[in-house]
Amino acid sequence: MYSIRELSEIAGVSARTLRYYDQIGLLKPAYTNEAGYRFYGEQEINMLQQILFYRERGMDLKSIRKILYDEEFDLAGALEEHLRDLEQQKNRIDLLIDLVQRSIRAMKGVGDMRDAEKFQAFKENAVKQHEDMYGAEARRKYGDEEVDEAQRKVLNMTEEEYERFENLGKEIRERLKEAVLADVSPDSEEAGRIVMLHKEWLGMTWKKYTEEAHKAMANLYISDERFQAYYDREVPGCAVFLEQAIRNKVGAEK
Amino acid sequence: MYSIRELSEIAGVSARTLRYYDQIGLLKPAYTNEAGYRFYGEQEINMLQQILFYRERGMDLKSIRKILYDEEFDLAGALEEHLRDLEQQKNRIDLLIDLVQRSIRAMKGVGDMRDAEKFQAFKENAVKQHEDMYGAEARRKYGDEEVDEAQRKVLNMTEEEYERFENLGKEIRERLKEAVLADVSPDSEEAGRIVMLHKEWLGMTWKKYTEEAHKAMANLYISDERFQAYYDREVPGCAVFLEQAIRNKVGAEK
DNA sequence: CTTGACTTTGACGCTGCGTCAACTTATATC
DNA sequence: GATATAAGTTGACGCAGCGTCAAAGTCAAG
Repeated sequence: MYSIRELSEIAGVSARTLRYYDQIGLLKPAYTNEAGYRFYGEQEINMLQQILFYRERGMDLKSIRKILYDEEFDLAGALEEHLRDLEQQKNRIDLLIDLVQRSIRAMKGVGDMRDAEKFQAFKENAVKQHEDMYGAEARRKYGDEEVDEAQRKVLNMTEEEYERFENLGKEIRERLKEAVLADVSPDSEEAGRIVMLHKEWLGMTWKKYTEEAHKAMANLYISDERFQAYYDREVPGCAVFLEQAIRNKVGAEK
Repeated sequence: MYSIRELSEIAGVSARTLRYYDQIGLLKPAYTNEAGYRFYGEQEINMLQQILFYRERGMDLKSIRKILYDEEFDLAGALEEHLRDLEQQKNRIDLLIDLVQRSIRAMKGVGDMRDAEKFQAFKENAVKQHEDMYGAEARRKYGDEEVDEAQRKVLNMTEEEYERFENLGKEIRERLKEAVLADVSPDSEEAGRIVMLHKEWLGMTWKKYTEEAHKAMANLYISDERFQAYYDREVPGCAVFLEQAIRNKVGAEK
């Protein structure tokens, strides 16, 4: 029989820990004195070793109790679930590391760090908004990898690059509107130039440009109401015009 | 001016969170009503965005407060420190994942999982004890990588392998004692056989066997009192005998 | 003046113990 | 048997970052 201090020294845990384990019903002493003193036997040492075995693997005490006391408990299943949990934690940390590294890079060489901070936050906001609006659709169509990569590209842009990206988008919409209002043909030279701008604009976020993807994107503009609404907001017909122009130009280049 | 609910909706956090931030002095409202109602302005929105910016990167609120309120605070330094912290967390998780994966593998195909569990714990104990005793010395001499690899090798042993490993060690010590008691020469055939056993024994944990390392190990036996004590515990002279035998045999093989 | 929507403070809960504090017991010494 | 000391006991608070009641006060609208 071992006193609480003896067991704590054998197992390398504090007496407080043993009392706590008693309290939550994880490890009861073999018996208690009439004065309330706790005494542990060999069995309890074994139990404690098992507890520590799982604790070292990062399991919470509630799960450990289930493993050790629920008869016929699915041990293998519990371990695999715990493994998945750990991998999620790891993914989360990897994400944080990525974010912090990017922030450090972005703030280096920039005069005002607070400025860089705000710019970062701004880009993140833009990406998040975009994700909320088109994320599901894009992921279904191009896959998670492509979309994640595109987002990474945006997040890594410098202020100059981002400004160019925004201006490009604006210029496309402007020239589209003018073309549609002037009733220009989607086969015209101006339409071709707009398509080239659009291609450049896409290239700033896509991992790699392909004609297929470009045409698929164009198709989205007329088939998905949210995309269509985006281009037709001020002048109706822009989405259709852009789609035709892309279909002509990108098909003809071949 | 925004009420607490308005700000919480703008920023996507709960009102409770805002009250908590007020309480810990992280974000005070622009002013409070005579009734205690909190009201926030544009400045506070900005502040909150900054807070959330760092919170998303996994920083604790205390650090964030320092960053935002301590004038001339070393922002870059804080970010890099945080990065190191995250990397440590990642290392810890990687270690846990490794442990759990090994446990899952070890328990698969074994009849009694509790048995496998105990065996794992047993090996871990052995490795830990060894680390406590010789770890620092070994790491200085062979480097962390080698030692870690050796430990991994032991931890991955099956029960049969581990038994063989233990028996080999015991046999070496037994035959050493007999040889020394019988006053056999370190040049003798029996000494040679012991050296071969010792080589096999080392091979079970070392990443790769080299004669240099073998001789260095032998040298440890006579130069380090803890190693010497290990072999001389029952019959004095065993450590010296083994060292000489290894020096002869390993040198002569060339 | 009443209703209903908001807001306030206060307090417990969660995780796994560390760390007092105030007391009671066991053990060794004289 | 008295006493000093070591070891044990049961609370209870603290930590981080809020979620989640509860009880009570406040505001704008009708």
